[in-house]
Amino acid sequence: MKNPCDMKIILGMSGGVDSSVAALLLKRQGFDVTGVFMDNWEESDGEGVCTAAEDREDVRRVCDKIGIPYYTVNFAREYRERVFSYFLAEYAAGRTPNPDVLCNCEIKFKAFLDLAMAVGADFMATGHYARLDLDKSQNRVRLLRARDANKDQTYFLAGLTQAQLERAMFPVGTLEKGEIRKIAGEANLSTALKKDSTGICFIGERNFKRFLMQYLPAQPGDMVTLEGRAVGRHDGLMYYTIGQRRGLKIGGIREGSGESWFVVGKDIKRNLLIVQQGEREELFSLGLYANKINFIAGDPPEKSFACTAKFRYRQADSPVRVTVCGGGIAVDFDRPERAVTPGQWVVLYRGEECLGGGPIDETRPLKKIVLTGV
RNA sequence: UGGGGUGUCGCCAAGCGGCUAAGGCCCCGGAUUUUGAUUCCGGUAUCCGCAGGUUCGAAUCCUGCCACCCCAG
Repeated sequence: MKNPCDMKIILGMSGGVDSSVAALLLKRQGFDVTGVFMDNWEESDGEGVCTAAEDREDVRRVCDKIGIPYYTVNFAREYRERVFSYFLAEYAAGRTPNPDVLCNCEIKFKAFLDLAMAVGADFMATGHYARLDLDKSQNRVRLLRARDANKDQTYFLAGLTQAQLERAMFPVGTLEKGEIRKIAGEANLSTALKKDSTGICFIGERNFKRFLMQYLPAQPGDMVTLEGRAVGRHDGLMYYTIGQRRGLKIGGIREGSGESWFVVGKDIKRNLLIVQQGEREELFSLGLYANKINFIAGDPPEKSFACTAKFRYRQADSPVRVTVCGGGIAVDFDRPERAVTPGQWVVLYRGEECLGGGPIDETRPLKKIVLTGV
């Protein structure tokens, strides 16, 4: 084992508190830390608030304060080619992709990791809320949930492999968000009180629909009920996701129940958005199929096993049974699940350990959607 | 231009002579959130198709007009 001061660590810094504190912690532990800001999106319109420049400035301030070198790298081309193109293709196919999972697989833990290794780093680090555990008996790394269950980000890391995790460090994974802010405050880091960022990583917080419209032209059509009654118009199927309520602009209708309307399906062929008043059986499913699954350990624990799963980020875990078939899995839910959506990831957990996951391809509905009268 | 019915917030919809005109949906604002989804808070008609009248007092009663719907022609 090398001395910490001989261990070179390249830390991905976003300009937020978490990676700022990660830098501070690594520095205090004596590592040879370098902060790197990733500039992965190039504004094509002047519309979105360009927070990237501010974020980079925050990285600079924090690194100066801590006394570590910092650099900026640009992976815009890689992001566009490996993440954004997939993102658009998925939307065009009527699915709801999760670009941030892919961003971790392709950019932060591939392009960035490769760069770190190329400059002679021993490890790369990020400000993700997650923990790693070396299982010596099996000689493998386990990905564990963050100590702060509320901020856990293992969902976004479920696509990573042993080769990637072996070289990763998550310095803030053992801390609570409150502690992070406290540490940042005590160290006088400029990001101590900075609001947590939301939105798609790199693309940031902006009018999502308008953003998508720049790349996928609107194709308006009808919103219909299961009985084929037209109750509104949609701007294009790609702007909606299963289970969505807001933005449908459907008020009360005669003989209606007075409940809210939800998206329950899409008829791509006829360009129809299928909606339903209230949350009924059609919104729930009993299972799903994911054709491409990544098991962090390299292999599934068994051919068939019980565990828990999330179908969207920040959902509570649901008990499920998994059956491996080929490179994919069939998942059976113990209880019907609401709005399980193709394109989103199913991520499996066993206790604290994240086993892996993959994009959802198909669901097994509680009640099949049959359009009549159209 | 015979008969009947209806007109209350963007949409449904309570109210049928007396507190500052329910409620739901949509919408807007905020909280939560590295997927603008979900969820959670908060906000939104001084005014009831229009104009008169009756009354201490009307969205609620009366008269006229206008609009829409249905039946009959």
